[in-house]
Amino acid sequence: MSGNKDPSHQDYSHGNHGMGAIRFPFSNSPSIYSQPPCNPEIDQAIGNPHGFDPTSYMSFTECLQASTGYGALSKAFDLSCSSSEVLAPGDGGGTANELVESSTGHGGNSATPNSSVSSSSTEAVGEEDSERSKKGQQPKGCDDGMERSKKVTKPRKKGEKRQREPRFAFMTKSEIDNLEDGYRWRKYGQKAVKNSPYPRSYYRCTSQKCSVKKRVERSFQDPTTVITTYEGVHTHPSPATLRGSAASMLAPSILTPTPSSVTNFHQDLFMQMPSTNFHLGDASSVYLQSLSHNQRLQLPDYGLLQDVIPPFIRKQP
DNA sequence: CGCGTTTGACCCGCGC
DNA sequence: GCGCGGGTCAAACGCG
Repeated sequence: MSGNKDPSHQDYSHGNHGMGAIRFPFSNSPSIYSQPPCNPEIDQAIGNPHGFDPTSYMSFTECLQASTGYGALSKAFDLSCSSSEVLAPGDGGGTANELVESSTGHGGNSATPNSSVSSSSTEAVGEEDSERSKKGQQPKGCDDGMERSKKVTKPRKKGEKRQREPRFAFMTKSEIDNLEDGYRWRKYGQKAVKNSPYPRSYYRCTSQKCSVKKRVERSFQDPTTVITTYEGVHTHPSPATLRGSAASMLAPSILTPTPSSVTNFHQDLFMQMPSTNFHLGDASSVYLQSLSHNQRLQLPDYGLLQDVIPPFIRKQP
């Protein structure tokens, strides 16, 4: 069941080179997060009822290549993720869970407010590493009888809660699920999503030492919207960068993700789309009214954000 | 042949 | 304790 490809869930696989112009700005469709407890506020915010300037969107490639860095990007967002505040929990409680995954653990992340880039993210990376070593190290073919049924018996440490990497998610208007971001991803799973006709795909960065994962799913409310959730921080430059693609333009920022470079990078990123309804979901999303009333930015809040978002864009609701 | 996807089973956390 | 749902594993398979 979960296996069947949805018509909408095309086989984009690794290539998707031809990912067309993905509209970053969210159009007027109700891009609701597909998870059960939807946060009405998020819906609202994403909704962009006023539409957007159709001329003002950049291709996702541009943007993502620009961002190469999910490493950098997420790094920045990690920080904000670690912030404990969540956008209006409201009654749903769960509030767009995916977008809102604080990952660092419920309530455990009081520390690390918005200060340094290194702190929370590096920590998280370490955890991920250990987690990986727990499972990943398995010699590929469990030498014994390869019965699928008994195979997946992994001694996972009990009592130790699975630590999740900081995540950040964003929604994009795209027909393609797997958005090109300069990194190579290997799909390792697909699951049907409850309450959604669209499956969720799980990808892992193919780089050996890199444990970044991403989940891609399509909003069932608005099938044109793809929700991508990144987990972790890339420990390596983007292959695209190495190939000297357009992404290389930002390579310096990515390769040396110092707080300042990240900041600069983000500034660039956002500055490039001053009139875009760029949206980034996150645990601590905050909605920013930007230049004009109908342009809305949803960005992770706190910490870096403050550095990232040019002051003139920032504006408290 | 290498790499990536597919896919069903398993593990784990959480809510009831 | 049980069931559900999310997340992961890895053999099988497909493709270049």
